[in-house]
Amino acid sequence: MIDYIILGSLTIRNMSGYEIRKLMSYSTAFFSNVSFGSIYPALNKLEKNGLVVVKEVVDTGRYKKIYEITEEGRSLFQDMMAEPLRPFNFRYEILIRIFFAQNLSNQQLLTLINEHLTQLSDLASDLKEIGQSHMKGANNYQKYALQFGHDFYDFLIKWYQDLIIELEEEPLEQ
Amino acid sequence: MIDYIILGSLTIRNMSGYEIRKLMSYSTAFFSNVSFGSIYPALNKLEKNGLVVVKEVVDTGRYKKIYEITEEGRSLFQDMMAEPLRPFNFRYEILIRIFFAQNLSNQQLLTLINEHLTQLSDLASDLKEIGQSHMKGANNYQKYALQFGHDFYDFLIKWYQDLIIELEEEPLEQ
DNA sequence: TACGCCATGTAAATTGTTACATGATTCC
DNA sequence: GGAATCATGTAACAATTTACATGGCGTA
Repeated sequence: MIDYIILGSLTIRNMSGYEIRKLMSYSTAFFSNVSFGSIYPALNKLEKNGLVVVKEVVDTGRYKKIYEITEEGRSLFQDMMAEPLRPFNFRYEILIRIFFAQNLSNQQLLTLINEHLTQLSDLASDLKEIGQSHMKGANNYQKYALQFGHDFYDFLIKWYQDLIIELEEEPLEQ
Repeated sequence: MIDYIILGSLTIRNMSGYEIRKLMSYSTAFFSNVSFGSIYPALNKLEKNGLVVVKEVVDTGRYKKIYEITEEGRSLFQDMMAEPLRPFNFRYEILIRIFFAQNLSNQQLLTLINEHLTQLSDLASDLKEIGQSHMKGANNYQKYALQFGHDFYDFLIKWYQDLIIELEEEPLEQ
């Protein structure tokens, strides 16, 4: 997964590990994000395997390692991109809480759902902000991915709002 | 996460590790699933910590370890259930492929999306099957979680079907 | 001069999966 | 008798996060 993001980012332009992280947090964050602690070792591994090359530069006094994808890396990435998808699965904490909610009071469950709605609307507004400020040069595919994010958050927010209405209508169920 | 599922399952009824796995694959699988290799060690750890107790039985010739949640386990689980949610994030492979799809031919991308649609409709029919055969005694909360699954798969399937139409309408974009 | 951001990296811990190992029972 | 399922467990591996460590630049 991390190799995917790194090689993919480097097909856009040459970047440092730090910039890859920043690009991710401004674009793929809502469907894939990783920490520096995994980016730097992964870059070193990719370099060792000849999939990227590195140029050490000093930019306005700052030491940086700018990575470039090699032909071999590009070719491998294209093969990886066309490979069958791994099984779709999805770990979703709030649903576990809902599934076992007989162990909670109705009020506790509503608090959790509202907390999740806050998470979702924060993420949705982050994504909107990203669309307005960091996706100017984006291609159509990147726009589709961004659009998925918007639609996905809209779907989830509506779903939990409806659930709250249902829970409030029948507070004595169970 | 695994502790959540185990303790939660044991608030429903006493079960063996094998049965917990089976219950999961018949209920929470679409939002959380784990392998035997993590269930058994987790059960031993929970027992060591006094959150569950075990009774070794032989049931129709079969050796089983039936676990029961203790008062301490139940109390801890209730506290865990009411705790704030961890940040929502979500790793979604097909979206990474779409985001970097400039490295694919239009045909390759369509193949991937159709592959994902097949995954989704398989999962949706599994879930429907589960709803018909394994959720008879389910409480309302469990039904809400199941309903989320149906609605979620419907949303995703519709979204990718629309995307395919859009991609086929403008195959020369980029 | 202190804070925030830029920039790279390592080590430990976390949280699982996969593969292997073993053996019993049920159903065809 | 053989395959599928029941049933438990360990060891090796994988992928990642968190915390720590270091240091420079810009700016208020």
